[in-house]
Parts: sequence; structure tokens; C-alpha cells
Amino acid sequence: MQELNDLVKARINALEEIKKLGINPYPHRFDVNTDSAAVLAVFKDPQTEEETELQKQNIISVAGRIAAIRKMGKASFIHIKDGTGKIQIYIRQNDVGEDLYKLFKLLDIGDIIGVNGYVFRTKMGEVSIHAVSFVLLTKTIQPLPVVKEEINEAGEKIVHDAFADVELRYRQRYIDLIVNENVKDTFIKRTKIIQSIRRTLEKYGFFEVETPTLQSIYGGANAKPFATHHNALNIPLYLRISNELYLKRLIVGGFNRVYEFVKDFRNEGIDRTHNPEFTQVEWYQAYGDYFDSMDLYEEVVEQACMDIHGTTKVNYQGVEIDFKRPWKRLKMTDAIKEKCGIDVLNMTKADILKYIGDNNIEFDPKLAHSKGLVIAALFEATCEDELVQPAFVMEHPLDTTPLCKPLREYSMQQLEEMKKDPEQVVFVERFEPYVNKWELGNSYTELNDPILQRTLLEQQVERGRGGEEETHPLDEDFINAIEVGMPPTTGVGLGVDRLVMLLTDSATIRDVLLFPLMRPL
RNA sequence: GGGCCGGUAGCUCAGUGGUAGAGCAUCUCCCUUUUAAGGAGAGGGUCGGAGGUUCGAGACCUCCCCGGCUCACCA
Repeated sequence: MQELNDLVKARINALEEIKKLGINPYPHRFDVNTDSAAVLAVFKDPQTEEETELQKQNIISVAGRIAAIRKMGKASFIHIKDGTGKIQIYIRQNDVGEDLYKLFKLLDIGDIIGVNGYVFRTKMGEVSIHAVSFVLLTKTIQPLPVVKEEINEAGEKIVHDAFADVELRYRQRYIDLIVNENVKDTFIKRTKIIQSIRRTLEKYGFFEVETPTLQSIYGGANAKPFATHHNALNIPLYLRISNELYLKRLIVGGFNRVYEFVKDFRNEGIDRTHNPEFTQVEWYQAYGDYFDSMDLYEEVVEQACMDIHGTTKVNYQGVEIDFKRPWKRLKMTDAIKEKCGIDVLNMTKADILKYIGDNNIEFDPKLAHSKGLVIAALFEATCEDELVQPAFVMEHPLDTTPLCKPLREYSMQQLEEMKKDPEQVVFVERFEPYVNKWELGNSYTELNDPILQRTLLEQQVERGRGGEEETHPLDEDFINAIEVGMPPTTGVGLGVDRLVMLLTDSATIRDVLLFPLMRPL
């Protein structure tokens, strides 16, 4: 038993008093027939005397958590919060009787009650419920932070003593949701965004599926996995880092348009835009290419923004971002040309490395073995900061991914020759959407050449042995699926959390995750 | 992992080496249209943890725990 502070002791005492009054502090149900939002709408317009009198005949019942109490002897005002907002309740001994008023005096902020009464407007003009009776529905033991609100003369709401400790807010999100108004709103928007994405995909005939979270071979992205173990089978398992390879199996199997919202798990650092588990939606479309995916990606995001805000423009942390289609599209090498003034296509790997060195550009020397990876690294170090408004960066070097098709402009013979020359960089039909300098997703014209697929995945394994940590283990069954034959296909991954951040003006990913990972205490 | 900042009452915060504070909340009393309700009084602390310096530490030093920002890592 933990040591009780005075506030908890006082509430337990009140609970005992209530029981002595013969009242069950935890009854089983209560009939609710309206809510605070609906009540406030009743007196939206000025009322006549007669109409006000009429309301007295209309007894309604609401239920919610006590948010504020103002006791004045034998009459009191409280505010309760229900799912839709806040409403003031007037409780008077003359109306509810001495016994109930005795119970009322034992209530605290945080307790949950049901109220029967009629709507009226107070002297001060606030639409309220005049209680004729009430029922205690849940007596609470733990005190809530006492947050007070004031409307100043300018009509602005001033919040006093807001529950602001971010650590406590994340660890005890239920309290955060109760006392901090805007928190719930963010999560309502999150759900609406997900619903909007789903609607857009359904509109185009995409079919929602579910694929395994526990995988014996992880793949589809370059990331470190979480490892776990299955006892009965006595095998190691991994939490998925991506569902890409499973969705492609479904394309092979004849589902021509599929999508899935998934939690991906990546065993990496935590910061403002990274949580170890995060949500992606991936969709795959047979017979399409990455241009089709760009079109749909734009539409999905623009529509989500419209559904939340009624406009394509949002303010994110002081920067206006406009999701209006069409978005800017630029090749990676052109972005480098624009920013750095160099054309990496006409440079040797040594030249590019020299440029990186001469300009003190951050560079991980482990990547120096591949000209393509050097180019991608140069792009990331120099160009990402420019990509604030929505834009598609396209045509990445082949070495950045083993799952994407080379550009259609290469002839088969050309491709063979390029692969033999380390100074030749093969580019692939890939794009990454960037907004606010963040990668907001990833998309390919999917590789469906089984011979090239095997070669590229085997190279990944070799690179893994060579020290690059985040490369793929070989998934033979996936290659088998591609050998069985996957139609021309394009696929997209969209980072849901970051999109929600942008659309809700949230500064950190933790503000759009109900329960972000915290180190246990 | 590095750098910087923070952890004091249930909540929000003061407190630069000398008796641990304020507001709200809590408890007692008054108050039948209040709204940061008001008035009178009272209680409430392992100052994140452990060592150390000092006559004396919430404060200074060392280590540790938790968090925030930032850099690195993370396509």
C-alpha cells in the first residue's frame, strides 16, 4: 500500500461518508439522453420568457466528469465535461433536497455524475442546466490537476496553472486528455485523417488487408528490427519494419489494389520525428507506375487536409504549407545541381567525394564504396533543408534500394553495360515526398524482374556482411513470389504520424501518439 | 551516445550557503445565480536518488535516475 497524501485521504474519507449515507458510489448505469454541445445549442439564440418557462417542462439528463466546483452554501455551480464539451450545472438544496445536497458536498473535481434538470440561462448569461436531481456515477480517489480558465476583457481565454509537465502528460495521457482541451482535439483529427485516407483509397478500389506483424524474416526497408522469440516453435521472430513484401505477395496473388495501415517497428533512436513504433499506410496498385503513385499520393494528402481544415493550406509551427496539387517534382540529381551547382552525372565518384570533402559536407565514409550512395548522401546533406513545400524528389540511385525498377529509358543492353562500370549510376523509378524538410513517404515502380530482384537482394546480404548495418536479410519466399510473376506494379508508403503532425501543428511525434514510448520508471 | 537545460507540496512555480515558500487544490467555518466566486482560519515536503565539501547544503562537487531541447544515429 502506497503512502497516501492528504488529498487522497480526504477523498477516501468522503467515499466512506457516501457509503454511510447508503449510496453506492459506483452504480452500474445511467440513462443519458443528451450532451453538453446539444444543450448549448438550445439557447443559442436569445429566448423569450415563455420559451424559457417551457424549458422547465423538458427534463434532460447528461453525464460527465466534474471539472470545476463553486460552492455558495446551500447552492452551487459546477461544470461537467462530457464527450462533447463543458456545461454548467446549478445545484440548489431547495431543488434536489437536503439528502442529495449532503451528497453533493462530498463530491470533488474529477468525480463523474449524471444530472437530470432543465436548461436555463444564468444572470450572467451562461447557458446551464438547473438540476432537479443528480446521481453519483463514479467517486474518484486521485486528485486531478486543477486547471482554471478565465475569459479576460478582450474575450480571450486565459488558462491558469495548465497541466504542462510533458513527462507526466505522456506517462498519464488519460489525465492529459481530461484537463488539456486541445489534446483530445488532436487525436480526433488524427482519426479523421486516417478515415480520410481510407476513403480516398476506397474510392479508387483499393482493398484493405492485414499482414503479419511477427515475421521470421524482416524486410521492405533498411532498418534495425526488434527481435523476439516464439516459445512453442522455438524460433526467433522479428516485429515488422515494413509490410511491403507481404503486400507485393498479395499483388502476385491477384489482389490488384491493396492497402494496409500498419504499425512498423524500428529499433532506432527517438526524437521529435521518430518513435520506435509508428504508423504507415502502404498501398499497391497493379499495372501502374510511380507517376500514378505521385498523382494518388498528392490527392490522398490534399484531401486529408481539406477534410480537416476545409482548405489546402496549413500553418505548421509558423510556416505556411500548401498541399494544393500538383506538387513540385524534381529529380534528385537536378536538386543537387540547383543547390550545389554541380552536375554529378558528369563527375566521377572521386570528384564528388572531393567536392564533399572540400565543402565540409557531412558524410559517412562507409558509403564511399558506391557512387550512387555518395550521390544520395550528398542530396540528403545539402538539399533536404530546401524542401519545405510539398515536393516529390524522384529518380534515386539504384544502390539506395533493392526493390525498385530502373528507369524505363535504359535499354536492356545499356543496363547490362552500366552494371559492369562502377562509375555508371543506374537510377530507379522511385520518389520520396518531402514536406517541411521531412520524408513523408516512399514510392517505387516496383521491381518485378525476378533475376534482377535476386541479384539486388543478394547484394544487400553481402553489404550487410560488409558492415552496413541496415540491409536486408534474404527472403527466399518473396523472391519465389516475384518468380511466380508480379504484374507491373507501383507501391507507396505514407508516414501517417508525420502527416498528422503537419495537419495538427504538432511539434513532436509524441503529441500525435496517444501513448509514446517512455522509459519505464 | 555528446552538449545544454530542468526535476522543490496533488498542480503551477519562487527560493545564489544560514528556521523550506506562494497561488490554486485539501481540511474547518460562513455564504441559495456563481464563473480564476468570495470571506475567516488550519494542515500538507525523503527539495529525483546516493555519496562528498562545509559549523551549516534545496543551493556547491561527484556519480546515478527521469525528462526536455539539440547534435549524432535513423534512406
